[in-house]
Amino acid sequence: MTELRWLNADERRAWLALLSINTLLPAALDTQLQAAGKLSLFDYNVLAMLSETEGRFLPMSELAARTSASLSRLSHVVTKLQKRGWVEREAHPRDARVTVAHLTEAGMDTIVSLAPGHVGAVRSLMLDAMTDDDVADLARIGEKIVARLDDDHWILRER
Amino acid sequence: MTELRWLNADERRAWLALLSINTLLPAALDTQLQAAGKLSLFDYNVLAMLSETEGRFLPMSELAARTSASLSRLSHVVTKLQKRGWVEREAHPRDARVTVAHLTEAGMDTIVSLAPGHVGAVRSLMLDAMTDDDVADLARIGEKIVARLDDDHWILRER
DNA sequence: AGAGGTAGGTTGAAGTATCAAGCATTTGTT
DNA sequence: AACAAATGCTTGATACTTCAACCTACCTCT
Repeated sequence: MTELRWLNADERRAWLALLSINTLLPAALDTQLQAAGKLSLFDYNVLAMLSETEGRFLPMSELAARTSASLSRLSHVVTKLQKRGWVEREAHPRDARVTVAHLTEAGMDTIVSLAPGHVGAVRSLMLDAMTDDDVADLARIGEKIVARLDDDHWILRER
Repeated sequence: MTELRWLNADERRAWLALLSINTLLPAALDTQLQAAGKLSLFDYNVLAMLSETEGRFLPMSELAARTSASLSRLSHVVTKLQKRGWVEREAHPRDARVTVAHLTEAGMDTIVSLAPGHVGAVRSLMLDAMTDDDVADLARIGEKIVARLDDDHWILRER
């Protein structure tokens, strides 16, 4: 009677599973991070992406790309993180249009202290359910889907 | 320097891909549905779940389970859908605590008219990127993850 | 050198989600 | 029969996301 009739059995299963994961996984990780440090999964990822780069800073637009967020969303969140002392905004030396987000020492300390619990949650909620082959399959298929959604997404550039 | 170092290569790829899909896919589907009928992916799913059941009605808690939502979120959304004339709230005949959400004719017409475009978007954004084997693998792995997140999730009950 | 276009980013308003609290009904216990 | 606990749901406040409008800086072309 609805769209789902127009998908075959596996397609329907794959689609419904992805939809459910999509709702449940971020919610569970949010809960863990909220309890551990009063921040959201998105907040955490912003800090994580900064912590991984040489110098711990990135232009807003690059940071937006690496967190799959709009510039607007990122701007609001950086304002919030700035108020907590975890991130600072700096001018770009060569292009005055660019704002550079810079992880502070306090921000680095925060993510270092949160990382073990967060990784533990990712493992126990998702990875522990899968065999090594499953993980490899999911990586391969997931990247195909990402490529379709955004053909030059940054995670594809690393390969 | 962050958590990601503690995941091996495939684990990191799988996790980052899922995270990106998680942000990009709903956003793309939201955009399509917003343009086609001024509703969100979640709104659409609420209508879709109702349209699939015999009689086109479900108790709020069952509907919440089938959309992976909290009762609170669902209650707010049903209020909104009710204002648009797509859903009605009715009393349960045997248990006065229960509210039954009922899809109206107008709601049914809405979803019937939106379904082709929505399914088309699901196909072009996700399924068309995958082989039949990929789809089967994703269904299998996805259901494993769902089972870990919620071991009696409704999508697992059908099997 | 100036005009028009593009890129990078911010802001405020409006809509949406989440959280905690609360209320009514039903079930279980004694 | 009465009371406590559990179930089903709603509501209001707070926090977050999105959208559209906007601003400034840079780039290109003439």
